[in-house]
Amino acid sequence: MGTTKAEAFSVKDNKLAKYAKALAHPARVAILKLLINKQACICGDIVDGLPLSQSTVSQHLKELKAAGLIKGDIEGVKVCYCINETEWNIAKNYMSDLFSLYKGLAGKCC
Amino acid sequence: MGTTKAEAFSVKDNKLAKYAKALAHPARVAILKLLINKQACICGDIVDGLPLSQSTVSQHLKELKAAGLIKGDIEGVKVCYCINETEWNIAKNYMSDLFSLYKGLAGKCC
DNA sequence: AATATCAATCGTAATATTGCGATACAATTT
DNA sequence: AAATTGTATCGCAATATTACGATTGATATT
Repeated sequence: MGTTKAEAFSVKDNKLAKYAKALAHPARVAILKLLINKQACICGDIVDGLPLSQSTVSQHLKELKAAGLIKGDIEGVKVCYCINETEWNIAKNYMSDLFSLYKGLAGKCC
Repeated sequence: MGTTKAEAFSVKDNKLAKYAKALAHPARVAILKLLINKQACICGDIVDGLPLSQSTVSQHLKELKAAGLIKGDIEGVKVCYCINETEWNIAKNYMSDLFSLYKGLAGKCC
C-alpha cells in the first residue's frame, strides 16, 4: 500500500493527476511564479527567493522537472531553469478541460 | 519534518496548492468526472464505478470534501455527492490565473 | 425488534513526501 | 593546482498518503 493504483485509471486521469501533484505544494507554486516573473531563473536566485534550504529547493525543482513543467539548462556552474512551454500548455489544457466539464448544476443534484 | 512549511508561503499559493492536491490522484479526478457526468452521485454508485474498495473511495471523497470541491447531502441511508459550485469556480479561477501568468518565452530564457 | 443496507471511521501496513545538513561533483577563479 | 562557487544527491527523521478489511453507526425494511 501507500502506492497509487495508477494502472486502474485512464492515462488522461493519471496525467492530470501528475500535473496537479506538481502544483500541490505552495513552494512549487511559488517557484513557478518566480520563474514566470523572471526575477529568477538561476537556481541560486530561486533559493534566495524562498524560505527553504538549498537542498529542499533543489528537490522541488527536480519534481517540477520530472512532471515536465520546467526544464533546466546548465550554464557553466549555474543552472538556468525556466518553464517548459510545450508541457505547460498541455497541463494548462488538461486543467482547463477538467474545469470546463462542469457546466453548473441546473438544480439537478442534491 | 514531512510537514509543509505552509506559513512561509502566501495564502494564495497555499490555496492553489490545496486545490491541486485534491486533484493530485487519478481516483479523485475520476470521481469528479463521475460526479459531473452524473452517472453517479450516490456514494455507492461511485464505489461501483471505481476499482477501489468502499473505504478507500470514502477516504478520497472526504479529501475532495475537505478541499471544498464537493459536498455531500445525506438522503436517508445514502449520501448524495456533488460538485460544490462556488468552490469549484474559485479553484477554476486560481488555476486559470496561474496558467495564464505565463505568456510564453519570447526567446528570453534558456 | 431483528435484519439489511449504506457510508464513515478505525487500525494497520506499505510507501511517499517534506525538509535539512552534510557531502559530492563539476566548472570556474585565483 | 588549489580554492571557490553553484547544484545535485545522500542519508536521515518526521509526517502524510494510499489502500484495505473490519467495525461502527445510522437509517430502512421486514
